[in-house]
This record gives sequence, C-alpha cells and structure tokens, in this order.
Amino acid sequence: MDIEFKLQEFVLKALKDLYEQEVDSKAIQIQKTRKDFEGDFTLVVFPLLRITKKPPEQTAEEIGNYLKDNIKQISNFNVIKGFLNLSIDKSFWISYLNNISGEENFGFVTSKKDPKTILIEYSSPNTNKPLHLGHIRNNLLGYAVANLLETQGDKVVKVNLVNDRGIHICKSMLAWQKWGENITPEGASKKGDHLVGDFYVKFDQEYKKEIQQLIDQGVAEDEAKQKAPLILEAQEMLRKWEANDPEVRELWRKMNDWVLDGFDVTYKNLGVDFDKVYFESDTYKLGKKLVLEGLEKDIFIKKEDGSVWADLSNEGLDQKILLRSDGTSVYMTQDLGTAQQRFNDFNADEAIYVVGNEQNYHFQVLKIVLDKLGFEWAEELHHLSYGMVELPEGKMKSREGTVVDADDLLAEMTNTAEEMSRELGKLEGYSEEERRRIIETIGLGALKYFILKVDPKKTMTFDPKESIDFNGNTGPFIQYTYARIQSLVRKAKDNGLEPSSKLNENLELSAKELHLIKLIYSYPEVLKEAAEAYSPAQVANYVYDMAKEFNQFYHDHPIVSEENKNLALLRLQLSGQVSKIIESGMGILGIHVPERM
RNA sequence: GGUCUCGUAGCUCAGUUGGAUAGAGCAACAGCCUUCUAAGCUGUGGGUCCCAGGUUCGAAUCCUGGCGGGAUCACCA
Repeated sequence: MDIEFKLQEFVLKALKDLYEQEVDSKAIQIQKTRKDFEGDFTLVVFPLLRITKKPPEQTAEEIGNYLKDNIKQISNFNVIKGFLNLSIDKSFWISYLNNISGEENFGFVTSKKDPKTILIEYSSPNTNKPLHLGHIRNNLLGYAVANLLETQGDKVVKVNLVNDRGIHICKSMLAWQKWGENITPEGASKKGDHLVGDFYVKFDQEYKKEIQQLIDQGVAEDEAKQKAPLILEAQEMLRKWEANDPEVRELWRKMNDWVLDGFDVTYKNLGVDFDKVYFESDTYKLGKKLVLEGLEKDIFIKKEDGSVWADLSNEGLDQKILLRSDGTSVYMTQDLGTAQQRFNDFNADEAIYVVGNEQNYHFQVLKIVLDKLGFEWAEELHHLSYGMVELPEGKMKSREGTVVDADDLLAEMTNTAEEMSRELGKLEGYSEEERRRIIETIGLGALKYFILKVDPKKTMTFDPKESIDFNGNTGPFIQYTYARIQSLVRKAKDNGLEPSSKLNENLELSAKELHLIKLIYSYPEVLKEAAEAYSPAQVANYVYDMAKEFNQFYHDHPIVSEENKNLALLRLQLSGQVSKIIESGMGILGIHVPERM
C-alpha cells in the first residue's frame, strides 16, 4: 500500500468530515519532510485555508488529529506554522524493507497494461572523422535514456542514423585519392575512422592554401572559396556518387567501412549499442514523395524556380525549403521521410531524437511540417535537445585542434584509473585480468558519471582535471560504496549473518537508518520522474545521495560486530538493498559496479 | 535585428507541478585508520540565487522589462 496515496485519501476524507467540503486531490500537497524538522511527510495546509476558514495552525492541528486517529501507521505529528509534519511508525518502514527484499527489479514498472513502443535515435555520426567528446555525451545520453524508459515498462528501440553521404564525405575521399598513396588502416596501424579523419583535415589544409593563392591573385574571398579547384573536384565527386559512378562508389564503400569499423570499436568501448542502424545513403531520397504530395494538397508552395517551400508564417516562423530548384532533397526532406519510415517499421507510438540544441529550429519545423502533412504521430515526436560540451578554455574547435577525441579520452581515463589504484595500493594481489577489468570499470565509470550527472539540457563544461577526480560526487565514489557493501556482505556471511526478509519490526531506527530507508522508498518515483524528463542526471544525483548517505551510516553503525543480532540483520538487509539500488541506478546510466576495488 | 535558451559559493553542479533557515562536490584550512575497504568520515570559512519591478499567505522557481553569455535564423547537415 502506497503510504503517500493513503495520506492523501485521508486528508480528503478529513476535509469532508471536519469541514464538509469536497476538494480536488490536486489541492493536497504532501511532500517529504525537510530533514531539519521532525517527521516523514508534510502536509502543506496553506492551500486549504480557503476551505477551513481557520488559521493555519488550527487547521493543521485539526487535520493532524484526524489523521492520527484514522491511520494506524501515523505515530505522531507536529505543527510548525502552516506545515503539518507527520511521523510514520518505525514498524512501517521496517516492514517496507521486508516487503521489497525479494523484488527482482525494485523500482521498475514490470507489467504495464499497454506498453508503448518508443524509438530513440542517438549517435548519428558523420563518417568523415572520428567521434569526439560531443558524440560521447550524445551516446551516453541516448543509451541511458533508453534504459530509463525501459524501467517504465515500455518497449524501447534504439536506432542510429549514420550520415554517410554528402560533400564532407567526398572531401575525405578526394584527399585520400590525391595524397593517400593507397594507405589502409592496417598499413598505417590506425583505426579507420582516425585515418579517414586525417584526410578530412588534409583536405581542409590544402583547400585553404588554394583559397589563399586565389586571394593573392586578387580574387575575392567568397569567390575564392567557391572557385578553388579542390572544392570543385569534391562537388564533382558528389555528383558522380549520386550518379552511381562505380569507381567513386567503390572508394566510398571502402572508406566508409573503415570508419564504421572504427566506430564499432568506440561504441563497444563506450558500451553502447543499437537495435537498428539506418544509413543516410539509403534514406536520403525518402521524403520527396511526401513533399510532392503535400504540394498537390496545397500544403506547400512552389516558387518560380521550381523549389518547394513550407510557409510557416502562421506558426511564427519563416519559410523553409523542402526541395531544391533542381528537385533534390535537403536535410529536412530526408528527415520527413525517415520519420515516416521508422514509425512504420516499428509501429511506434513515440520517437525521441537525441540531437544537440543547435538543431532546435530544425526539429520545431520538422514537427510542424509532419503535422501539416496530417501525421497524427507528429505530436509524439520529441527532440531530446542536449547542451553542448565545452572545455574550460571555451568551445571545442576542430579547426584549432582543441577537439577532445573519444578514443583518446577513453584510454586516458583508464590510464588515470590505473595510476590512481597503484598510488593507493588498491589492487595488489589481484590477477592481471581482474585488475584490468576493474580499472576499466572505474575509468569508464568516472567519465560516464561525470557527463551524465549534468542536466542534459544544459551546456556543460568538461574539465579534464575534474573528470579524473575520483573523490566526491563522482562515479568511482559510488562504485567504491558498492564494492564496500559487497565486501561487508561477504564478511557478514563469514560470520554467519545472511540477509533476511523477516526483520523484527519492533526495532528502533537511528536517524541515518530511517533516512536510508526513505531514500530507498523514493526510488520508484525517482525513476518515473527521470524517465518523464528524459533525464539520467536525476538518477545520477539520486544514486549519489544514496551513496553519500550510506557512507555516513556505515561510518558509525557497526554491523558484523553489532551484538544485537536483530539489529545487525536489519543493517545488513538495509546495506544490501542500498547496493542493489546503486547497481540498478548505475546500470541505467550504463555504468558497471565492481565487486571489489 | 527576430526567435529560443541559460545566469545559484572562487570553480563544477543540485535545487521537478511556487513552500519552512538555498544544498553538494572540488579547491583552502583543521581533525579521524590496533575496529565491517581512508577512492571514506567529521568540522571551519565561503551567497545582493544577474538587476528592477509585479503576481500572493509564501518566489531561486511564475509574469514583465532590463543586463550579460550561448544557439539559431542557408537551395549545409
């Protein structure tokens, strides 16, 4: 029985019995009591004064008495100003602990009546250069949000849309053709995505030289950019690609495969995966038909030069191009088509796009246009608009070489974890294999937690120095807490203490113990709200609170050496439940927890 | 310039439908390991919640107007 729901029910009854008033349940504000006050739940009575027509203290007093008389779990109450603080009997909390002890996935919605199918697109890389820090935030968010939504009992399909065609791809290809001397990833002993990325950079360098030459010859800068031989060649290559030129297609396939192989390694190291991968080279023409149909129905307009536009001035926006004058598709066209295809492919109820907030306008338009086309699911299309990742010295600029490479960063985190554990003398006597595994778990955990603990919507600063700090509000701190509990459970077992679901309900609880149980109690609600907000950060912060609270409890509550066996059992059970939630919450974030560290 | 968004401790961040005295971590300083892992715990200092109005019993939170940062407004994606 949900105690909060029960409290609410009885407050409604109280208002009816005491004041003969029917009230909407929304007017009943029950929240957790702040820790500086005595009590577990607090009823805010201010909103009820209009009904009771009595001063706040008197109202609170009267309702408090009513609740205490009618709900056996309420052991006491106190009134401070307009706040009615209710204390729940200790036995309720202990029995709560007993009740959930056997639950497999505590906090998850396990059997939902009508589960939805939710698509989530994330990652969406370009195949012309390796992944960087920005992609890491995207990938971690996408993966974690997918997990988070699954906890609410829905079916989640993770999709990736690989941007594998376009002028930027041709730039890398052209540079390889000109200066690559047939080098391969094997020959260069380099991951394919990095090798291709090198040629993308090479193109840019040579292109700039050409522009400068033209400018020196007296050509205006804008014109120079358009007339430089290299860019003309790249554009020609793109035309050939679209015309299915065998040679270009072969080169394209070869280099794309290099990149994709490289991405697979990064994805694997990062621990993310997909249920379905779409390639833009397959989908870029989709949507044209939709646009033409829309044109026939006069939803869109055609200009004299043949280009097709959506007029969004009624929505407070301007006009948006949907088809070029030569009839080819733009980004928006493609996205209209892929949206429809996806919804059809999976018979989806909802789709979430994990894409940076620089594309807010694009998604705003996408939704409106789909709506104009009459798709009822347009409303169910959500843009998880996350903030950019910046460095302490400012934005990452690929041209200035300040981009943090994903693979480098992952390697660096592991190295730091290794150094740190050596300094602390932590993993002595472990097998090489186990040592390796723990170090990777910690390094990766530090990185993931560092990124995921920040509200997705906000621009965040990535300070490398801070990210490798393993103390305080960090992944390793939480992992450490988990490892400690596992160690504790092992030690307890050696001393004949096993977790029990039949705890004595008459025990007294310390403030810390009570607080921990209440934190456990709120886990289901935390998941629900985090899922609604698409915010793994809410789970991260909750798990941190839990770990912090546990460490305080652990510090001054003996367990194995506690002489009162009933109390020892309660503490052991409590610790075990905390570790389960840490494992569960971290698991949602895609972070593993070690049995020892 | 239009639209959107952010502004909380020196730094990085919490603070969810408006609730009680605004919280953590890092950094600084001072303590705690013959006792279940010190990657831990405890304490100290640190705030005009950008500013000014408004809404009301009550505003970091909602509204309006400023100031400051960011994004975006392409026949790029």
